Amino acid sequence: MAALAGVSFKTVSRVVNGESGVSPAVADRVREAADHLGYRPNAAATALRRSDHRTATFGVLLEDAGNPFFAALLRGIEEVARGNGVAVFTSSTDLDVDRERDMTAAFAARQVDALITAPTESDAQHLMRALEEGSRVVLVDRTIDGINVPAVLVDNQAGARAGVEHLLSQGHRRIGYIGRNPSIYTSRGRYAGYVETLTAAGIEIDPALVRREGATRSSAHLQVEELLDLAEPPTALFTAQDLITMTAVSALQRRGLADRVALVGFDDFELADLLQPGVTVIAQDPRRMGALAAELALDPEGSGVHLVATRLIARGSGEIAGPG
Amino acid sequence: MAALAGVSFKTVSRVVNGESGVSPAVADRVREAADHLGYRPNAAATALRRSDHRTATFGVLLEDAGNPFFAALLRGIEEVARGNGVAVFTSSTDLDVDRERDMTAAFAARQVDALITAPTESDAQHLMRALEEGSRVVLVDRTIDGINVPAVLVDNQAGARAGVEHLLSQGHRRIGYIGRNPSIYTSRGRYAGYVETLTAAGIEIDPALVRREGATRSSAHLQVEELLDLAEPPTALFTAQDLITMTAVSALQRRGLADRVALVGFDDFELADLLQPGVTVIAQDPRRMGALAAELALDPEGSGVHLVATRLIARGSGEIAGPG
DNA sequence: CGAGACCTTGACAACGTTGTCGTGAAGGCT
DNA sequence: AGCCTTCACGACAACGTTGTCAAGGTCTCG
Repeated sequence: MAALAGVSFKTVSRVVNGESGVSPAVADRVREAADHLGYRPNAAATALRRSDHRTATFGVLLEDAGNPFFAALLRGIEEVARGNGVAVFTSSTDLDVDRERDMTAAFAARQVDALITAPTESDAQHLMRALEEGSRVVLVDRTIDGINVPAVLVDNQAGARAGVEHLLSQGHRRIGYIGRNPSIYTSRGRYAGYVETLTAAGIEIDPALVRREGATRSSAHLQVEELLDLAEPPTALFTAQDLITMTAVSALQRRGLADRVALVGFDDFELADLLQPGVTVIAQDPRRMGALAAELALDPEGSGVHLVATRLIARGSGEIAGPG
Repeated sequence: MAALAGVSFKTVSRVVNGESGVSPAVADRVREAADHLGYRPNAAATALRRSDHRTATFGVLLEDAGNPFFAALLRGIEEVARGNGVAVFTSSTDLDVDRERDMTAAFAARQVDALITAPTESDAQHLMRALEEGSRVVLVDRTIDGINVPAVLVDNQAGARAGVEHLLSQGHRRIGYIGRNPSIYTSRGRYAGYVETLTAAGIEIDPALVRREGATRSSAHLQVEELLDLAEPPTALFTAQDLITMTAVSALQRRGLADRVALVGFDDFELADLLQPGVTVIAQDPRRMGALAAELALDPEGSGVHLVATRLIARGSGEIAGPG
């Protein structure tokens, strides 16, 4: 390569990196030779040698790239990354803390410039390690106490409040809650919104109407059934995540109750408008969240907690009137 | 690190890589020191130096990580990769050939061991380059003529045949086809299955019933509307991709025709069973396809075209009787 | 007990690039 | 003309590992 252009490989390096101090004539000759041979600098060597240790690589660690929410989030990250010449490592954790640690380590060993993650638990140990090793860390969707890194979050409590208030305004008093395990950050905020709203309306929380272990689809299904089987079943449901909402729709339909029991779900999802009735949701904007997270990852000055707004989309299921 | 254990860094390398020729006592001391310091070998240095040039990294280039089909495919790849200590780069092409070339180049520069891709077009130039530079290449979902690499495909023609035959058996003769651009590999096979089946049944292809440019959602919507607006509209639709199927459901519902016009779609999708009527589909198994592709990528001997079976899932929309 | 084989360990080069410094040529100033 | 500055470029070290080889120690066996 250097030989073809008749220059030293250092000069090639200068041209490729757009450094000054190369005469235009030589630069052209180098570029021509590079095109001719299809020369591309070896990323490993570059990463090893550069004093800033930049690899133009991000690691993205989400719960499940198959879930539409995280898939959209990933696309948002991808887009910004690509626009800045950054390649993106991805992995799904499925809420498995060991896997999360392993992949954080795997990404850190590959010297990612930034790790963008929706952490499973409140254990920040492995993230601290990544920070120490020189990666930036950006949290998305979930945060952790006691770690000072930029984060892109949603006001889960406000979102849930809007959803539950919507149900209250339709005359519902017995509103069931089905959410995921409180160990999940978003889960806590959403439940807090539910509690806050009912309490403010003077309604006591009925523990029989609350299910907070809907981690898997089958268990969520079971929990919806349990609520519907109560002697005094809820007249409305608030479901705290997309998959749970879908499961609830399925259970309600199977019982022929889809038109009778109101439903508001956190997270928008494909086809929510085509179901009968359409499903009223608290929509997030995961793509934007991802893009924002990537921008924070790119910017060495990036910091602070960035909140992305939620939006209630009424489609029918949430507008089923209550007994009141 | 080496100093702490009181050995040379070469011995550390030996222990970390599990090479023989280290006394157990020394190995223990090294491991202890490594644990203590949280030592992790620098991936860039390793990649640079190793004679086999392995980086334990794959590049995955799909059309759209946000589409449930590709999202599931990616998860299948991720899973196998993680099980083998391989990290995965991802990027979506959105059918943009330039972007595909750029990302192929970006992955190749990072010395990925394998590139797993659903190629946009029949141009194999950039893949040949990747091969020359020592990456394995595995095609998934789509293939390209004149390039001898392992591939994981579906028999699109057979799948479409099964779908159209299903509609024929319900008494339909005027079956509309809405698919994507013929430049897409899967699109060609599916259309061929449609043509083959109708021809075999002695039905002439009516060009008015065929739409093959449903690339975006809005254009797909328009095309469904056009078909329904015909003087002699089809009594059944065969839609050749998940997003098109969803769009068709939407259009049919809006016209109140969901119970009157039969529908079979290629690709299964979430909630297909909860729509009214449930949507009959030709289901693929994208997760398995991804896993298989990753295994082929891992195995230096891996080769050949691997077909993954499709399966017709009857849910109602495909069982609406025709006029016959 | 000595020779040879084997085992453990370290010294050193090399991977392909970037950072630092030196060198020679060209240009500017007095 | 002589000196100083600036510019274009190359030589060389260095990044953190792995591969090769050599050195020294221990063991085996006649």
